[in-house]
Amino acid sequence: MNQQNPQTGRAGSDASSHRTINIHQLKTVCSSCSLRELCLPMGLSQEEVEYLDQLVYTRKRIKRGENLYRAGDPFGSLYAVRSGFFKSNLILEDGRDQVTGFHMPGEIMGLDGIGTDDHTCNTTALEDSEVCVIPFARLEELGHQVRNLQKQFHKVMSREIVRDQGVMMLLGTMRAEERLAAFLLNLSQRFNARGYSHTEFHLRMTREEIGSYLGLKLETVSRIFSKFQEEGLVSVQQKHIRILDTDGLKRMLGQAD
Amino acid sequence: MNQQNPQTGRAGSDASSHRTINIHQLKTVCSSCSLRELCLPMGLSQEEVEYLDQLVYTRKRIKRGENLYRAGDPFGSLYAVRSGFFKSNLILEDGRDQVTGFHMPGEIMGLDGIGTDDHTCNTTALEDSEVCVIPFARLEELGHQVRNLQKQFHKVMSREIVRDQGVMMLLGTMRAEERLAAFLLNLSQRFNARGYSHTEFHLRMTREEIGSYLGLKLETVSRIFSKFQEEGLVSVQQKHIRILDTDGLKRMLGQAD
DNA sequence: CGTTGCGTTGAATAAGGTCAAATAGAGTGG
DNA sequence: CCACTCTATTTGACCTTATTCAACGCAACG
Repeated sequence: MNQQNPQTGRAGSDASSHRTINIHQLKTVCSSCSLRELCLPMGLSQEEVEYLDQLVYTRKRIKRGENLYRAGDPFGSLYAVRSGFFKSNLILEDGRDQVTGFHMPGEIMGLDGIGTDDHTCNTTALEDSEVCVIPFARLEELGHQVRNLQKQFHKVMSREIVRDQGVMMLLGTMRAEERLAAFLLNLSQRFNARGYSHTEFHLRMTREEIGSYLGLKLETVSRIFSKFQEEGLVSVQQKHIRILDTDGLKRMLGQAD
Repeated sequence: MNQQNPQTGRAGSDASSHRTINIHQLKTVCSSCSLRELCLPMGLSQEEVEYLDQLVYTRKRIKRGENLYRAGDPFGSLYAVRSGFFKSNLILEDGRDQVTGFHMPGEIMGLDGIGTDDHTCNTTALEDSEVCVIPFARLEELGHQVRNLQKQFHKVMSREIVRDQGVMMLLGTMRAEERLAAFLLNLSQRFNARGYSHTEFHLRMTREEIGSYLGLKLETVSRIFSKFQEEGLVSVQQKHIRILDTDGLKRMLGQAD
């Protein structure tokens, strides 16, 4: 399909019209990617990462609102967020819908598809985004040659399991305020790890999507944002969030009840 | 106690001074294990499974109430349930506790530990049980030689992710009755896959553990069992469950609200 | 045969959900 | 640039669901 080089068959007419991406691609192989320490290559040696460069050569732009894949699509690749922001959600036969995760740069998407060779959730860009395509068969292949890559991949999957269990904990035991506090702290920490401010950021998702993820209704999310604001914990202006009292938010979590 | 063999002190057994278990072990290598099609070897060829036999040679008995591992324990092995029944749970600093899963024969436990080299949850036997110990370093090693084992292992991890996302869905969008109906149907289906009755079984866990898993209080679980019984969906006597109307339970799930 | 842990049931309460209305922004087309 | 539209958000009033608190029953066990 979308080869790494632009349709070589075409004459000059739209050679460039098609995208300058090639050049861009050269700059963004794993070995020189700024997300290297957050993404699949985490912990690999320079030499090992260079192997990865052969594997991850296709990138794909997804516009805001578009799906990267849908439940039921055949699984072929994993995707690393290169830039932008995604959500994943599940839809039940009866129409119920639950956001199962938000994904930011460096995070791997599509792990759900390995088990059945079909994706089991939908993944949608919440802003114009770009992903690195990791053909899974080739990842397994390469893992075979680069032992540390194999190990690293296992760790990525395991961490995803642990993350999901954390969400189960949140949904199973926490009250609405605690859930939202935990959510904000989690975002804060992840932005921080990517070199962004951990006290001030832009929410890419709607109140409804936050609510869906946290098992709450959008009105409840809105009310709690207002409450946190009254209490001086955060400042909220639509999607712009400023955390004023990180410790205060943390304290919300500590109290079993 | 119910050790299948007396302690190794027995004379003459020096060569196999190591335990009469050996005999037992021979009978229960993966290649001749009745759980073969449910467990890690699923889908592997006879020859491939025989490789696994070199790997999985230790088994371990865990008595009811004992932990297989605890959060924070160093991770070294995965465990396949050979017989019995387990639960996993997470405990937050503030004491909150959530059951994150129940495990029955053929299921793999310990995947949470790969990411950090420490277990992140506790896993406890709910009845006297036995597990097959799968040293993880050797599994990675062997996966390197037996490609299909590698693939199979990846599928196991991926399915665990999908399972967890199903639980997120349950906790995030379902009402109490739906949660319990889904829980019963899930158990039913898993018992069925193992050759047990799918309409009649024994719950190994308490109402509190069910509630913890489903994000409900034990009283709520109890009330809903009573309600289901009144409605003729199930017959409940303490931990003994008989499902009288599977379709009725399924119908509970279909209705978005 | 009392103790202990687990399960059931009832009544009161609180946390979130539902419904409805008002407001605020972002994007669009004139 | 402005009016208009559409969607997201906020807020209030009321309602439903599950929790809390408390009492009691049951079965297993020493």
